[in-house]
This record gives sequence, C-alpha cells and structure tokens, in this order.
Amino acid sequence: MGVTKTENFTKSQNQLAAYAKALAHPARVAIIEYLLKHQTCICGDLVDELPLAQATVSQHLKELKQVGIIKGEIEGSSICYCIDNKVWNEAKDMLVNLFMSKVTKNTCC
Amino acid sequence: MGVTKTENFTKSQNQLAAYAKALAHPARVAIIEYLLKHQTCICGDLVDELPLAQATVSQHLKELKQVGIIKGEIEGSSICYCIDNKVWNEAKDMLVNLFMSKVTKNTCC
DNA sequence: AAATATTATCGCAATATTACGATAACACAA
DNA sequence: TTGTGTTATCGTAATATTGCGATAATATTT
Repeated sequence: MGVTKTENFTKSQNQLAAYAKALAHPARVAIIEYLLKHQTCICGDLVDELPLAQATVSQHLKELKQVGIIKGEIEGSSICYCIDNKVWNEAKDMLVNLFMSKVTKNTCC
Repeated sequence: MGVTKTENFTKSQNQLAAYAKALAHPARVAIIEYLLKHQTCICGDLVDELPLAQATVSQHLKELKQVGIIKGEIEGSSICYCIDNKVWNEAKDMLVNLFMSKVTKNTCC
C-alpha cells in the first residue's frame, strides 16, 4: 500500500480500511461470492472457477486469510476454505455503521 | 493495482471492488467520516484535519472523486466537497447486499 | 496589477500489488 | 517407496500506490 502512515490514524480507521482492502480486488470479491453461494466451504474449485493461475488464487486466499475473513482447514489432501463468521460480522458491522450514518442532504453541492 | 485482469470478472465484481478500494486506505476512511459527520460539506479543513501534506490529501480526494463517492463544487476561492448521495447509496446497496447474503453456519471449518 | 490564499498537478522515491512459472511441501494411493 | 494430486511459497517482471516538495492554476483581496 505504498508508504502509508497508518500510525497517524485510529485503530478503527485502519481496521475498516483493512477490511475494505480485502474486497478491493475483483478476484477476491469473486472468491467471497463463491464462498457465500456455496454455503458449504470448498477447496481448489476456486482455481477452476477463477480466470487466474493457481499461484495467484493462492495469493488472494492468503490475503483474505490474513485479514481473517476466511479460514482454511485441511481436508484430506486438499484444503477447505470458508467464511469466518465472527470476522465477517465485524466487517459487516463496521461497514454498515459507516454507510448508515449518512442521513439526508448536504447544505451545498 | 498491479496488472489486474479486470476484463475476466463481471462488471458488478469490478464495481464492488472499486468502491471497496476507495475505502481501502485509512486517510480516505477519515475523509469520508469527516464528510459524514459535518453533514454540510467542507473544503480544505481536511488538510488541517489529516496528518498528511496538502498534496497527499488532494490526491486522496481525487481518488474518491474518480470513483464518484464524493463531489466538489467551487465555493469562492476554495472548493466544497461532499458525499454524492446517489453513488454513496449504490455503494451501500452493493456492500450490504454482499454482507447480508451470509445466512448461517458452514458445513465444515 | 500585484500579492495572497486555496487547490491541483508534476516529478520523484519508496514501497506494495498483481500475476505467473517453477518448485517445494504435504497427504494419499499404488 | 514411488508416484499423483493439491496447495503454498519463491523469484521476478510489470504496474500501482503512497507521500511529499515544488510549482502551476485559479480566485479573491489589496
């Protein structure tokens, strides 16, 4: 993210930005949508599903895992990914909270 | 954003990612929060408010303007920024829609 | 017109992201 | 053990982001 001065912003602002960043790439949006659709978790079907190389998909999964939105579990020789409800709800709450605070009109513009 | 293969994803996925990206930096979150708090729009109070140089603030404003979330209007010798309700609501709808589709538990993990 | 105030843009350096092939690491099967 | 399938990691190239000083552009004031 370049040379971001994270220390000058609040924890909440940084956390919200981190969640937003997790969704800031169409491939990761696609991954999340897939995981939401197939309530049940899946594995490397994502590699077939997405128009990206296996290494790239793995990298996107890593980012989502790092921010906590998804988690993986070993399932035989493959790995089963799914949404982490706790983190997912926290992200939802932070975003919904931000968006809901907009009431009506501006005084100018 | 690196060498993103945007053309291989849906319009909706790219649009959602673009909105998320707008919020993917604490400075831009801070700008949005400020604009939401001061229902009325403001100008370069943001430069005083944020721990960043004027040029940097201007750059973040430009990004928010490009995605459409905010808009600016000339107000004398300064510029008045505010949230664009139409775009803001569209972003809200897309994000809320994504987050609300998560129902209950996973079958594994 | 000249000075001042406000915002945008340019140019640059440092760092991060995206993508992929190659390869490692691991579990399971033959 | 030797393969086979699955996922992670490494290394690298291309591009994007972040930040800031310097400067341009514009409007207002003197």
